[in-house]
Amino acid sequence: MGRTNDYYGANPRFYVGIDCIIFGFLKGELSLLLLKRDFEPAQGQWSLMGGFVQENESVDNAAKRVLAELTGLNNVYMEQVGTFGNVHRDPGGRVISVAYYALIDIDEYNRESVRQHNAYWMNINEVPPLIFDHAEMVGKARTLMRQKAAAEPIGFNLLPKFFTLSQLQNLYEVIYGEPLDKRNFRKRIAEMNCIEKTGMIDKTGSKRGAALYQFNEKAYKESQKFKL
Amino acid sequence: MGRTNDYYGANPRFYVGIDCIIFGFLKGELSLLLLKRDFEPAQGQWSLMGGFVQENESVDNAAKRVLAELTGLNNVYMEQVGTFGNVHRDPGGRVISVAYYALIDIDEYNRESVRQHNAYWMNINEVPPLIFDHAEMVGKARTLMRQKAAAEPIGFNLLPKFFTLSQLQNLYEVIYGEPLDKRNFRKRIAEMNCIEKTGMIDKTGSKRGAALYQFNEKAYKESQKFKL
DNA sequence: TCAAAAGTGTTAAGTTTACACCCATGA
DNA sequence: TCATGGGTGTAAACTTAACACTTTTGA
Repeated sequence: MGRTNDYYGANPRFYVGIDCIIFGFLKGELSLLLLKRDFEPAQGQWSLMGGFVQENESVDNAAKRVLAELTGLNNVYMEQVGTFGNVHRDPGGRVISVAYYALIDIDEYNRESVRQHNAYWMNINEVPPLIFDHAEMVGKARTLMRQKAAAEPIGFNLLPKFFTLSQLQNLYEVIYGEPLDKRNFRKRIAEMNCIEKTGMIDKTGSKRGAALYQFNEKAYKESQKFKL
Repeated sequence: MGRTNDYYGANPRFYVGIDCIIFGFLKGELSLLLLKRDFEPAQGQWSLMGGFVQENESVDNAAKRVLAELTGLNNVYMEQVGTFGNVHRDPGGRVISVAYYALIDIDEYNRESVRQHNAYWMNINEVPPLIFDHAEMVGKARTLMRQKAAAEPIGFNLLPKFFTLSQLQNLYEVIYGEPLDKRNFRKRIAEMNCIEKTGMIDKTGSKRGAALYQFNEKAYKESQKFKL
């Protein structure tokens, strides 16, 4: 089923871009997947992964497509950051761009695809200068992600399926940008009823071994029902 | 200075709409300014005030223009709510729409302009069915506004320049949707150093009369400096 | 004189933070 | 045997919530 009417012909139309702020948790640091552009415009400079909305897709689906194009991943946690629409934000033409952030499991993405796009993981505290208004997008994405992580358990999207509590704490420390108290952290985790011990032990991180946990989405949703 | 290049010619272009969720504080209730549409598409139905982004303006400025077109107001507090881009969200044609909410002082808007647009204030708890995805926009706007109001003093934008503490409390009660304790509320206000007594007395709301206060933006910004 | 809104502090409950030691194991 | 990360509870500090009466004045 195509377009049925067009009441709006007197108005101008615009390219609508997508820009992805792709978060990963790499070597104990929060990182972004950034492109060293080997194409125009702004060849040779750093940017976010981007693309354009197409006729037959929603803006949200365009964002998923653009993310999948770089990472090979589907079913990724994504949130809209906002729309950036200054007239001259992109010297290559008038583009209104919708930014999304994505949280991906660093173990899962397609390394070959990333290599082909000339993309690299950069520590979030050492991000190079970015083209256009991409630094502003990153800043806003980081703020939103932090707020969301404080309110809902979204951090798991950055971890492998099974993780230790130390890994989880380390992750939240880099998200908040400050150290957390181990006992207080574990107390809070225990109070949530969505993080369950698997019985498995991870021996790679310590001699003693640490219990592996997993996020139980169903239990989380159950527990939310009682919050009015 | 116009467009310099166009690297993006292979991509489709879209109408980019603006929709405004206009909050007002009317008769002690949080209200929305809604259009009873006397034009197509969806004539006869209720909708948000809308418009289209034009070539020579940023998306944010388009939102300001659309708001001013209905209310006659400039320099209004506005926040972007998000971008709504489902393929068939608008049966009148493919439109990607950016929603903004605005907080306006109910004493200040242009009544004649509102009348000409066939717009009416509706209690936020008695909003009629709205066209397209406008109800979703309203829901998201209300959530965002509540969150913002909890973090920053934005409520003043809904009040006249001078207001009593009872009016302010009433406002926050309708924003949060729950009653607040008078003494705790006033204690919190006193702790902020941005709400100052003017010396004037309002006698319209009570026999005894209530002190009129005003928001001091400068004092607010000063106090923010010390929050890291 | 009384109805109606304005104004004013204290205490209990709950939440958050600070803090230190033993355990298990591989090297 | 010892260095390394894993695992555990309690008390103080702080924040939030609950609560009731006096004041002023126009009708």
